Amino acid sequence: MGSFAARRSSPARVVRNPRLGRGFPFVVIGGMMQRIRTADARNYIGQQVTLAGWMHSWRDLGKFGFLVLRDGSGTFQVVLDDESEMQKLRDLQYESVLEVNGTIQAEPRAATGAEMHQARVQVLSPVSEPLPFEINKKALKPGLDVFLNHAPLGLRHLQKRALFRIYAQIMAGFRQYLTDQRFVEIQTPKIVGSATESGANVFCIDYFGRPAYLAQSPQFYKQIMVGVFERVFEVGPVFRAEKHSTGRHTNEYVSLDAEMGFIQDHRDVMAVLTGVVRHMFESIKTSCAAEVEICNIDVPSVGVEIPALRLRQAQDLIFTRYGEDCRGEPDLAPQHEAWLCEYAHAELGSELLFVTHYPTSKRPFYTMPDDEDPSLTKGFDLLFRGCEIVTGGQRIHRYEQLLNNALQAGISPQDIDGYLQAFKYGMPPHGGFAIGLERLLMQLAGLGNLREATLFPRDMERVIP
RNA sequence: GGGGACGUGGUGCAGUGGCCUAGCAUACCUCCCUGUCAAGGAGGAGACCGCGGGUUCGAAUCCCGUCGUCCCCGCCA
Repeated sequence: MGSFAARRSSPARVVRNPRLGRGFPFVVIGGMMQRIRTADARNYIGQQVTLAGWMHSWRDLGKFGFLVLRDGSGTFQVVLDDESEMQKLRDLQYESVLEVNGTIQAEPRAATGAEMHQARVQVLSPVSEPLPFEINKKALKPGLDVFLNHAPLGLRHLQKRALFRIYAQIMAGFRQYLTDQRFVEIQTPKIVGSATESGANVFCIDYFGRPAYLAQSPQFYKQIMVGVFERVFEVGPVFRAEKHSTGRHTNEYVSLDAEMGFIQDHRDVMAVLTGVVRHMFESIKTSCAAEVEICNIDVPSVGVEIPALRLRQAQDLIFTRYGEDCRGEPDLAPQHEAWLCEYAHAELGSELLFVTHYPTSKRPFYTMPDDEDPSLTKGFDLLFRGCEIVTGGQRIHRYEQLLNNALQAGISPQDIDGYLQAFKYGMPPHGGFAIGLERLLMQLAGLGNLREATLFPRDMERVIP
């Protein structure tokens, strides 16, 4: 520990490059120049610098060759014309980790307008095994199963990497917008003591000899925290033990949750959600323009209002427009959601569509019933390009009503004592929503399977890697 | 859990009773190439066609079983 501290405190000197100004410091540590990132390399023309990264590609043209080095920021071309330097690469497979030191030169023939010359190569981590599939080609070839079995490698593909950078930006945009709207970020437990809420199956774990469960939603906790902060949000995993096997379900996913107090009704929640989605999309356009291009994604613009239909209206519309009679059914089938979105896109100019007023029977016990028709709820779903990506609504805030609903749903008050406590001691009218992060990304990127929008998906058959 | 399809060199595909001594692309190995960037050219190695059984003179190909994967539905984010 002492030696580590000593190493950390060894003298470091920050040297500014006079030609580049304040934005591009060289950090010189112990006499060695720290590497620069490939994305910045073109700003160092005429300078001798060090780059480090993975051997993305290597074209050996005999007397000279082109090395494309990939690091976390991008790729950059290095020209090698020294026989002994080239020899260092000839025994290596792609993805070997290299450090190269050389001079950056302007070069119109290079993709970035610059490349490195007079490079000296140091092999940091050689790869001797040929790759199971190509990851330096424009498109990724393997099927989903093969890809997922090799996710640690496959995720390095530029398209995959771009996709998951957008995934990160969705989370960042969510946090940014809600923080600006005076929401407070919280983290609630994922190990919980009672299996609760809706019919969703929960994973049971052995908690020091007692049963405990993996949280299927932060719902109760975020509502409780409305009693503390009024407005809260959480980004975290949720677990569903359902034995579903479809392209739009996994057993662990990330939920973007928000909950807010002192609302008039569910429409206030929908308005905040609209703002969240609009901001997330705009922030992707501005912060991930290159990634959007690489993934060939069409990011929609969100208008002032997202159109909304009541479930009954939606079902009438399906009947008249598409001829299928699902009127009276308590929920929408996937095909119905696809039709509704097709309609909204064609007739309302929106790729997003709210569906509201689902029947009480299909919603959790804490959902606020509609004033005019108590068999319906002030709950909503948000559909995006044919798939449900958000569920939300107004919640019941009065203790007696909530208690009665719980009892009617067959839930023992003792099991949700902590939750009920918040209501016993006063909760404001409130509501919230939960966005399925991977669902959102899947629909945004036009992917055919939720697993493609998940870094390391967990489903019935897969818990590794 | 129900329905449908598919399993062929590392990867992605073609071949649906004998012309298959299993083909193509790419990756891999050897060589050529001073501008590659999905590089190009020449050559080479690599698969008993998921596994087990059956039908047949003959099976990658047909049948049964089994395992695996993908798609649709139920359910949901």
